Formats: sequence, C-alpha cells, structure tokens
Amino acid sequence: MEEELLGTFSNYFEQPLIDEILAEGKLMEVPAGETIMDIGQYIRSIPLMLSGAIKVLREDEEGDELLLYYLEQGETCSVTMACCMGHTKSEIRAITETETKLIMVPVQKMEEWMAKYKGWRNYVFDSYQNRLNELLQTVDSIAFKNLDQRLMDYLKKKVEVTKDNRIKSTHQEIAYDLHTSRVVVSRLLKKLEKMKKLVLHRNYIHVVDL
Amino acid sequence: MEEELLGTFSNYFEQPLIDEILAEGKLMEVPAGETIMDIGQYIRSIPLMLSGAIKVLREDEEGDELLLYYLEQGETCSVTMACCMGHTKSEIRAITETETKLIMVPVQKMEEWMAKYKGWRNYVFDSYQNRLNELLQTVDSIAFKNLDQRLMDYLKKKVEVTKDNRIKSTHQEIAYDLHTSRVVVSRLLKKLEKMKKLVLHRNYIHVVDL
DNA sequence: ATAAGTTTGTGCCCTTTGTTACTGTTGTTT
DNA sequence: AAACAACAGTAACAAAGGGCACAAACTTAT
Repeated sequence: MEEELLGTFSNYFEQPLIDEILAEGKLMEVPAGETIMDIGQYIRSIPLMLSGAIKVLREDEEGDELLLYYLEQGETCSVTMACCMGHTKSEIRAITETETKLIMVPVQKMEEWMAKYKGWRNYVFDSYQNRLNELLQTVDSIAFKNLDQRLMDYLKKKVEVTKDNRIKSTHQEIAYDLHTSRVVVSRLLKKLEKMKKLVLHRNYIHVVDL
Repeated sequence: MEEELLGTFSNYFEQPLIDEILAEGKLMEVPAGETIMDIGQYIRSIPLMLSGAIKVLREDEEGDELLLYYLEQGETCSVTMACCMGHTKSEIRAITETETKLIMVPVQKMEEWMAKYKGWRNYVFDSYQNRLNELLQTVDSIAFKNLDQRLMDYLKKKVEVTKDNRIKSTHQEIAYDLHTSRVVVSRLLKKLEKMKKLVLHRNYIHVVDL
C-alpha cells in the first residue's frame, strides 16, 4: 500500500503525512459498477484514488441523471469534501467505472491535516481547482455543444478512462449518462458507424477513430 | 472602509488579518456594467465583495455566452482564485451587475495568508464550496430544465440581486445570458405576461409575481 | 419634423431532440 | 424446443427551440 500511496501522491505529501494516512486511512478495493456514494447520504470519510476510475453523476428530482466527470488516480472528490466540511448531504452519486483502489480518510483527520500539513492544504486546493475546471467543461459541453459532439466526447473519454477501445455499455446506459433517450443514442451511434468512426456490436462498441 | 470590511467578513477574519487586508488591499468602487475580469486575462489580484453584485459568465470559442452565477456581498470568485493559484488565464468573464464596492487583494498576499491565518483558510475553503454548489445548480438548470423555467429563474434571481422588481434589460441582453435568441426570449416573456406574472415595457420588465 | 437607429411583436419554417410503436435478433431459462 | 427477456434498428410523429423576415413602436440625432 505504501508504494502505491507514495507513487501517486508523493509530489504533494510529506513523509509524516503519508505515515498518518497509512495509519488512519482504510484501504478499499471496489469492483466495477458499485455505488460508493449516493445522493442524500451523509459522508464520514473521503476517498483518495490509488487506481481505477469513478464516475460522478448528478440526478434531479425526477430521477434524470447526468454524468458530470470521472475521477482518476491521484484525485479526490471535492464535491464530497464540500459536503463533509459543510456537514450537508451528498449532492452527487459516485459509481466505480472500473475496479478501483482507494483509501478512505475520516473527515476529522482531514480537518486536522488542513492546519498541520502544507502538502495536504495544497492537495485539497488543487483538487478543488481541478473539479471547478472539470465542472466548467461540463457546463460548456451541455450548454454549447449538440448531442453528436457530446456523444463523441463521451465515447472518447470512456476509452481513455477504461483504457479499452471496446466500450462495454448498452445504448440505454449511454443515454442515462448523457441524459437523453435510448432511441436517440442508437440513431447517433448508427450515424457514427456509417462515418467509420466505430463498429457497433451487441453490448459493446468498438471505437475505431473519433 | 474598516466598518464595511468588519461587517461583511468579521465572522471569518481575525483582527490581524483585517489589518493586513486594510493595509494591502485596494478599495475599488465600480459602476454597473463594467467588465472587471475577462477571459484569457492573467489575474494578479482577487476581489472581496463589500457590496453590489457581479455576474460571472462563460463564453465558448464562437463567442456564445452563458451566465454562470452572481457574486454578492461577502463572496469572492473561486474560479479566479483557481486561476491565480494555478497561474493560468481566466476561464470566465466578470461584469458588475450593479454598482459594486470591492477590495482587491494581491495574489502573493493571499498565498501568504493561507499559511498564516486560519480564518482566511476557512473563508477560501467555504468560497470554493459555495462556487461548486452554485455550479452544480447551473448544471441542473441547463441540463434538466426547459427555457420557460430557466427564464423565470433568471428573472427571479435578477430581482433578488438588483433589489428591484423592474428589470432594466432588453430581450437581447437576456438572450445572451441564457444563451438563446432574442426572438425566443420575446416569445416566452409574452407568454409570462399573459399569465400575469409580469408586465412588459420598452427597456424594462416589471416583475409582478413569479 | 424628419430620418435613422433600437427595441419589440409575430408569423412561418427548419433543425434538433424526444416519444411511441413495432420489428428482429440474440441470449437465457425452463 | 419453446418461452421470455434484453438489446438494437427504424419509421413516423411531436415538441422545443432557433432563424429569418418584416412590421410596428419608440428614441435619438440632425
């Protein structure tokens, strides 16, 4: 565990902090497809990602979903932190996209370390910045782009995150993430297939060139 | 100036910090409609709002705009901070919505105070949280709501921020903020007028009940 | 007062996206 | 093998929103 932690976070964290994380944090290995955080849930610990990918999504009152962004190695969920610090319920849902290794750190510790370690402060602030920028990208995407482009971006990102150009999703699942309907996704995917950008199969999509 | 600073920020800032802000910060009074920060611009100081309101907006490559949120008394622009800390260009444009009083604090100071004052850390941290939550609201709005509702929300917020139920905007200006066309805004406003929610005039809108 | 510019109202049509309904195909269960 | 469920393809239609054109009302400059 220590090597992984060092490798991932060593540019931020000083040795005493690493020791504390190893002592206080709980290592978890989560298979793909697990909901590790849900809307309305109170949060007592925050995750430091060692490997894998987590997708973070938003849901409205009617249960409509929208993918916000992915979290990857070395990142943490600032929205979750915000909830922790404000002692409010989670505003988002987080689901493992691939098998994921992470360390869960209790909230109290994270507040303590804020005062104690410069490295921790820097890490937390940088995380906030990254999340803000990702959210701005998300806003751009839904505000300024049409579905064709959003779908292409989505597929591209998915290949990147899963490190696999065979995307194992049904059209319905993609529709949920983009907050549209299955029929629309099928239509647009067919269009992309005709443009030789991908090949459609049952239960997976072979991305050729986007 | 000191009373205003105290009044607005005293729940966060300790006295020595207030003294430093008074010494290092530059008070500015900006009339309505001024661009105080623009996309692509490098930022050397961050604003602490004493009074008034600033609208923060995003623009894509083609020059299409979208209102993200308003900043009000006691707030600061975290997206700007993020740029400062990362030494990158501004991702957003900020325009005074009303006459605004603010204190500009140089970036170096803000980094220094991060280590030195707990109150400053808490303030910066809370600001990030508030911005993240506002951005999530913005995402919800454009992802899940239709224009009718977004327009109503927009007008409601504008009344709140300007403390005036006569909204002094042309339909074109509203269209820019919502990232739609003038014709569409005129159409929807007319619908709202027929529903007795407002009364339309040239160059202003009298909001009755939204 | 006239001319020019700005703002708003409205009709018509187009594009994008969403909905419904039905089909065929594949995989699973019994 | 028969029945069923999940997934994908497609046509037809509906709705939301955007674009164009033009008219009317109002404002400002000359």
